Amino acid sequence: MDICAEKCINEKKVRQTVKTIPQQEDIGQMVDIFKALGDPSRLKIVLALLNQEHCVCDIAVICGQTDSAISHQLRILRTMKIVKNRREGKIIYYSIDDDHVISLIHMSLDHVRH
Amino acid sequence: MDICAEKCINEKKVRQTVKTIPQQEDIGQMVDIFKALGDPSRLKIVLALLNQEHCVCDIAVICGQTDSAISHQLRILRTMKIVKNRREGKIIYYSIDDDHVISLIHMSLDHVRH
DNA sequence: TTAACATATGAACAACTGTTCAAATGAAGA
DNA sequence: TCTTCATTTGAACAGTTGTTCATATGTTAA
Repeated sequence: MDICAEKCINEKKVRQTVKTIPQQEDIGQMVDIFKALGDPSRLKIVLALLNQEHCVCDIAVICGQTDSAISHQLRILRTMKIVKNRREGKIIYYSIDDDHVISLIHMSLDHVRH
Repeated sequence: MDICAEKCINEKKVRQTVKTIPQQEDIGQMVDIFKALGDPSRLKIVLALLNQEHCVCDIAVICGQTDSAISHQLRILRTMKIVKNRREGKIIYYSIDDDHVISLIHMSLDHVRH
């Protein structure tokens, strides 16, 4: 591995830090979580479900958006295993399925409020 | 406020949850942080600076990207007060400027690894 | 002052993302 | 069965975002 053949200024520091960087795959997964929460619609959905489970059309009312828009976002959150759902007749209830995400949100709330 | 004139299914639950949702402004700030970390280039920069301060061109080497691309991203991170910089002659050193962000990253690393 | 270098900036472009609209499922009750 | 209702899905469109390239700052040393 020839890091920094001629470009970098402090080769020793670069080598030190490179060793500490997580694997590409881990970085990708971290990015995915942050990206999932980095959209107002999705964050608001997750914040709503933080309180209790809700069906799609109630989430739509809470978030002030279309059922369809909410459903699209829920699919993304479901794919990422951030939320799960259960059916009760015609109605499908969504809830949070990831404790780490709950912690992340509480921590970011602290950040915003201090 | 007429939440849910006819659309929603469980009006009581909707009202309960609406009360718990943070203000729009707080949500916006939370989204901004998550969005900032929700990009591979920026997250990698922050991960690098987590270890120690670095100059722009060393970050570029660490991240395998152009000086210019790194500089653009650093501007975003600087604007958000996630990183700060200090000048030493021609060289500008960047470092993390936000402890909450450090916590968020550690928590997401835990998430990925368990 | 000039040359060399580290960093920053602006415009342009491609790629990605979220919402909308229309239509399709699939479950419950008539 | 047919109808109604909650939810899902797909295509299309607009808006956003990250990178690239060329150029501009601003600092140091000659």
